[in-house]
Amino acid sequence: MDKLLNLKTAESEKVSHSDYFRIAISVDCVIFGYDKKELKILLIKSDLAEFSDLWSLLGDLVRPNEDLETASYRILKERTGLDDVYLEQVYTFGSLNRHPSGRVITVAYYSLVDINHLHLKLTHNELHWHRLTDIKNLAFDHQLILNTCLQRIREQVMEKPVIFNLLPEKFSLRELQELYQSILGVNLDRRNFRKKISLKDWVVDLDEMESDVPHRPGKLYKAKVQLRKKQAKKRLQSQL
Amino acid sequence: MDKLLNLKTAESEKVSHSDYFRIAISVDCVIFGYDKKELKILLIKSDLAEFSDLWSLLGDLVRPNEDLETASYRILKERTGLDDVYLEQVYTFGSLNRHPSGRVITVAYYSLVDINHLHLKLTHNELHWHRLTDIKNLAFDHQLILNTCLQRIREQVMEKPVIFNLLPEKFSLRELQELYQSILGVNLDRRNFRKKISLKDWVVDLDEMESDVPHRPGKLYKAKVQLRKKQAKKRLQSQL
DNA sequence: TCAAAAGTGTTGACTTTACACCCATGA
DNA sequence: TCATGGGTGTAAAGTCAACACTTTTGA
Repeated sequence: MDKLLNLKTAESEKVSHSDYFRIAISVDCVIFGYDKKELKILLIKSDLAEFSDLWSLLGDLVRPNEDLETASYRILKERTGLDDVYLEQVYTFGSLNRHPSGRVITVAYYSLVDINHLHLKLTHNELHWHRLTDIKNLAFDHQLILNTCLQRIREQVMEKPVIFNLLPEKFSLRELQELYQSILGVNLDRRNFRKKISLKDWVVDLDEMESDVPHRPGKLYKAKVQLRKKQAKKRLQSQL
Repeated sequence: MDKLLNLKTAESEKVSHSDYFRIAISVDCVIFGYDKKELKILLIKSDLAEFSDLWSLLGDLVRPNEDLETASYRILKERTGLDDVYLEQVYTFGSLNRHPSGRVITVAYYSLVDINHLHLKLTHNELHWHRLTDIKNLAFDHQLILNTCLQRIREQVMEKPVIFNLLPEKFSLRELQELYQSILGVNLDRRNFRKKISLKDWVVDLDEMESDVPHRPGKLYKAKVQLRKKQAKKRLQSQL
């Protein structure tokens, strides 16, 4: 932002650089959910003729008076009705021809939601959960964005207690382990998994039992801390 | 990018959303160097009256016909004369009031350069290397950007062989260890450090010795692989 | 001969992995 | 009574941290 050599005021900058205000900026959200033992992604039918019949991530242009996180939360709220979700910026994609309408740079966020706790009143317009394994050939560069976010989650899921955002409030260790397995794509040893989780001190024993399972019920737990909207903001600011 | 419900062409999109092309986008580069056993950052005197006498990162608006990486390389080339450096995107900052000239969203990159290999013909305009420990009160939100990039480097420096971009082609293990120490801010045990480096298989023994040191000379090494411009691009694309 | 750093292995602590049996429940 | 998963511990392997002495060179 500091290319010119003579000293200028902010006001003169605004005028002299008006040429550059020809790039649009959007956010795209990779919204992860978990249901029927599978990781799911929320996708919408592309509304661009160029990509008709292709699915795409949920996104929108950033409005001049909202910041990037606000835009992401707005999209999540509009689409899922949720406004207290975990959201994290991952990467910004700015290739020249990534969008057929013109120059659009997009900031990718991933989001983790409890798929059964939200009521998509919105199944009428073409918004659906897709199994990760079924997804291919998304619109725009959304496959690349999805892969980048997936990789980020895999890196973070053992480091930070974010995974609980995908589960209902009460869950068994089996459910938690199955979720880890579907994110990481590996099988985990049950005893070692439980040992590791209890060392991390992320969950609280609720002294309740599963019901409606066709086998011996397991104990129910809840997350000790939930990383959500407000906490995520605090984390970033504390780097100052 | 998919908010409207009726099907549109790319062309109609471009027109109907023209309101949104009022946000400018920039890149800011946190350029790290290493000299005299200290980590250094390349800063320039801010050219905005609002921030007169404050230092800022090197950055510029992204041009409509260049992608984000191209813009970052352009800045590096203009300022340092180097065009084969390591560069990595870190985070995008978009707060409403981060820039006094108006709405500017900036994509932060960090870069690692060999401070002694480049000839800053440019010391005339106010461009200088600053010791990390001396930096305070930068222009804009550049302190936050710097801290975010520093944290990213600290996470990556034991994971990927990027650190060699800060050193001359030939270096001793003592120099490498001192560099790690100044990045991580800790002291490392010499024997354990050498063990770890040799396990990582990142360096090649050159069968040469240091000269001009006032003590027993050590062996010289070079990096086995250099992560640079082309490799960095390949890495990202391979995620598809 | 002194100062400064090079070079080099071992031990104990800790972490990670592999692995098997009995138990509680619902069908 | 059977099928399904719940719940639990130990031993071996691997990784990490702490630590000291002899050697080489230049001043």
